[in-house]
Amino acid sequence: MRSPQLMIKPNNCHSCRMSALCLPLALHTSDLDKLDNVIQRGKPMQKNQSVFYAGDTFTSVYAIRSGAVKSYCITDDGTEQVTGFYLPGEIFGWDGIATSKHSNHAVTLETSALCEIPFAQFERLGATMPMLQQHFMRLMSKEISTDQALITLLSKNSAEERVASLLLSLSKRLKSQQLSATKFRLPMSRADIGNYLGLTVETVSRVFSRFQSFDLIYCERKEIEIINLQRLSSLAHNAECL
Amino acid sequence: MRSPQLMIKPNNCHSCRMSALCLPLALHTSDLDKLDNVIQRGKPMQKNQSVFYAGDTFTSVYAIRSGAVKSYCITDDGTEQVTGFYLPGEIFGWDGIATSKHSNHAVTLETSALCEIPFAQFERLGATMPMLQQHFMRLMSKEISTDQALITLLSKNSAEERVASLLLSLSKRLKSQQLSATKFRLPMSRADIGNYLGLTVETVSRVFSRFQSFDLIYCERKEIEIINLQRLSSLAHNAECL
DNA sequence: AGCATCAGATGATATAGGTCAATTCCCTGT
DNA sequence: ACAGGGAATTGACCTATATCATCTGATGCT
Repeated sequence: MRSPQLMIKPNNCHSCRMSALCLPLALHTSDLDKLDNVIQRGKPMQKNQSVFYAGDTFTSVYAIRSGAVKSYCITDDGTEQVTGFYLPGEIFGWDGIATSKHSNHAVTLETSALCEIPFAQFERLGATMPMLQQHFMRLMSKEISTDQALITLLSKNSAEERVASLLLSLSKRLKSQQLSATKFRLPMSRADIGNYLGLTVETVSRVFSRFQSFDLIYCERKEIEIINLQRLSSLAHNAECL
Repeated sequence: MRSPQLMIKPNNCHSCRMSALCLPLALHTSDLDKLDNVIQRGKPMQKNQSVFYAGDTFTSVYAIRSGAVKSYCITDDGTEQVTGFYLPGEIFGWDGIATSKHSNHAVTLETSALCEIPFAQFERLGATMPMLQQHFMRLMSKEISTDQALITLLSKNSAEERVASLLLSLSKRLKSQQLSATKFRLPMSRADIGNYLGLTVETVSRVFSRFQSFDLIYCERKEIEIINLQRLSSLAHNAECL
């Protein structure tokens, strides 16, 4: 089990710039207060710290305030399978609801601040706040759509299309958080990217090089700049993907 | 939009042998009655009929009483991508909750009887029946797990492993419905299987032949018998997959 | 019944991406 | 500041699966 985390300075859902994303917009102020009491804010974590392990009893879902997280599981033959990358404003940890145990591990990819949303209390809260529960079902439905987009990507698209799609997905998601859509830092390693996209590190690396030689991106280690977003999009015809 | 469907003879959730799967076990009888009023039973459909189209306004999720359904979407380049197969006792159609529009198409693979569960009324019902909403969240979470298992399969496993995993998944799911786990009819075509697993028809066909030559299965057209379930499982080391 | 179409099987060949290996360059810890 | 190890890149080669083509036997339509 994970080590106890320090709490950061008092804060609340009202003042959180993420609230529009992780909470239903239609929530009343009084409801927000109730929710606020339940959510455990803070949890600043260093790079490579586990948020939860596969097999852990499912207790909470987590919203990312800053940083990045990857979820992954260990397959029967002992290899790692990355199942998702999560950026600020996103919620992860749904995987445990069905079985009451997490099926994935989750680790921070960089220094991150998370909000823990204890699910038992949340469910109790949901009983009196249908909006809240509905909102969460929408978020889960979105996760389903994302996963299905990834399935399509994996079963139909070439290495270049997959990498381009991932870059565009990251770009779009950062943009939705008022961050730069064209210049950012990749929080994950090439190995993680390859693992996620069903490619080897070498292939990912080669695709990055090729993209760079075509002036689609400029990339130095983890810093990346998308030079030609349009052409990159056309390359990843599954543009709305991921 | 789809053509109107005939209703089959009166029936209800109480008497449905599927209820354990599509409904929370802990539901009170009085609650079940309320739910019963909302669900539209029947909908017997022929093979190759659309249940809903991508882009349709999301109104309902569907439980399968008999038959089989595939969900798929059309990618940007106009090709079909199968995203799931659904068997009796399973619920599909979650994809539309996030955006209020279905992102997938759904068609019957054979003559099927479905129960339509109108979502708006369901949500209203959920407000007074937290158990119901929680149960549905669990089902959605399960769908997420299945999708993630497929992602792993697609990004890590060979053609043989993929096909073996699908066969075992079908076997397991049929068994959970008290149907034969070793002898059944594949409701979908080789092309659908290949599409779903990210393989070509030819490869699927070759894998079937190879499995047959190894006496793992006996297969004649769509009728399949799993001869050596154990060896098939070891071949698909992602046994708990899909 | 008979033809047309489609699903499936199998063979020959091509290729994208995997595997293995070597090299460079960060980053981390001491 | 330096050493060591891991992350990333690049090249050479190989293999699993795609592609293309042909054939057979179902299935469905008139």
